[in-house]
Amino acid sequence: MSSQYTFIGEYNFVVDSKNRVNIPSPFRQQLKKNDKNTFVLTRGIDSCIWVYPLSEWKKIEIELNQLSSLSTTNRIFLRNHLRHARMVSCDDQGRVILSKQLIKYAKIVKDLTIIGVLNKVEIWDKRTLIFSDKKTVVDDDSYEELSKKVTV
Amino acid sequence: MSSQYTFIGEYNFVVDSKNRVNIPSPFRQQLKKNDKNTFVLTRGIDSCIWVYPLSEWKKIEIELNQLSSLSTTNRIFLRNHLRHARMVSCDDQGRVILSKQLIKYAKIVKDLTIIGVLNKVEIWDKRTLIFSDKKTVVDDDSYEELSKKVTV
DNA sequence: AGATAGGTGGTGAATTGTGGGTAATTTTCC
DNA sequence: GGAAAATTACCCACAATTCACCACCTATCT
Repeated sequence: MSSQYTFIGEYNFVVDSKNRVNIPSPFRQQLKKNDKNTFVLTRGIDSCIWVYPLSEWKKIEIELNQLSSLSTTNRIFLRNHLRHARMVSCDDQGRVILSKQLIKYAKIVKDLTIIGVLNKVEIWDKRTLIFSDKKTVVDDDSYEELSKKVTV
Repeated sequence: MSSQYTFIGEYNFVVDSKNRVNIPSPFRQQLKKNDKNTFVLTRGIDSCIWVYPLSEWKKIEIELNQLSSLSTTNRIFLRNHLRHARMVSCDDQGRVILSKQLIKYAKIVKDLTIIGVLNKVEIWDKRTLIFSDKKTVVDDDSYEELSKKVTV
């Protein structure tokens, strides 16, 4: 699915004593008016926090709404994905507040690395990301698989 | 079916001696005027209480009305979900009262975890949810299947 | 140097979660 | 039917947290 956002690049920030994190200014400048400086934060699949502009989150929500709660798998899936999500707004300085749960999940201490990944933004604990980098040497087969889908 | 509500996130609360439970403020703030601070509480399919804003419940009612009472499964399903349903309103502090049957069903003691699941809210006994978490390791195939349908 | 923009720290006011009291209402029981 | 008991509705209160700003520092550009 195509996104109206192009979040790219990497930025270093700190989280303050009130769990506030600055959203990189180049990302904020892209925000459409109807997103009203609002983001949805969720657990990433890796040890990071995913940040969606409201309109991008709405796209996901449409898909999630298709899942009937009569299916046990669906209920568990929805619960586990949504319970860690949170809707937040920027303050005048462009910061959002991270919930304690998300901070714990992403093992966030103080120094962060924030990465743009096209339609969403990833917030990493700096050290966790460095450590994660070493592990993520993707095997050749996976790349081969990807190459069938993506034309780089 | 799409919902006009986006209940997401997890909150910890307590139920007091009068069986009152606070609806998380972010959820209450979303309430439309025509829902008049009114919710419908029912037994969840798991050991929890489902909380629907009035207008969302009306949509469920429409669907339930489609079910033929000629089917035994349908009759039992309808009975079990409707007999414990109850319409309640918030007090000035944003709390609703839980019926004894629902408290018993959800094994509620004091500490609660409240989870937003898009169009409805789940009220769990904190310990019951933790216990449930351990059991609900959905097999990988089901998740794999889901991931093909949902782009998170 | 001055101006501007971006990042970080702090503060007072407002909100929120929780507890309690009392009067009205409903239910129970004889 | 009517009294007693339980439940509910509608208040007030208060501590803790959160929110909306303000202030300052730093780097960059003119």
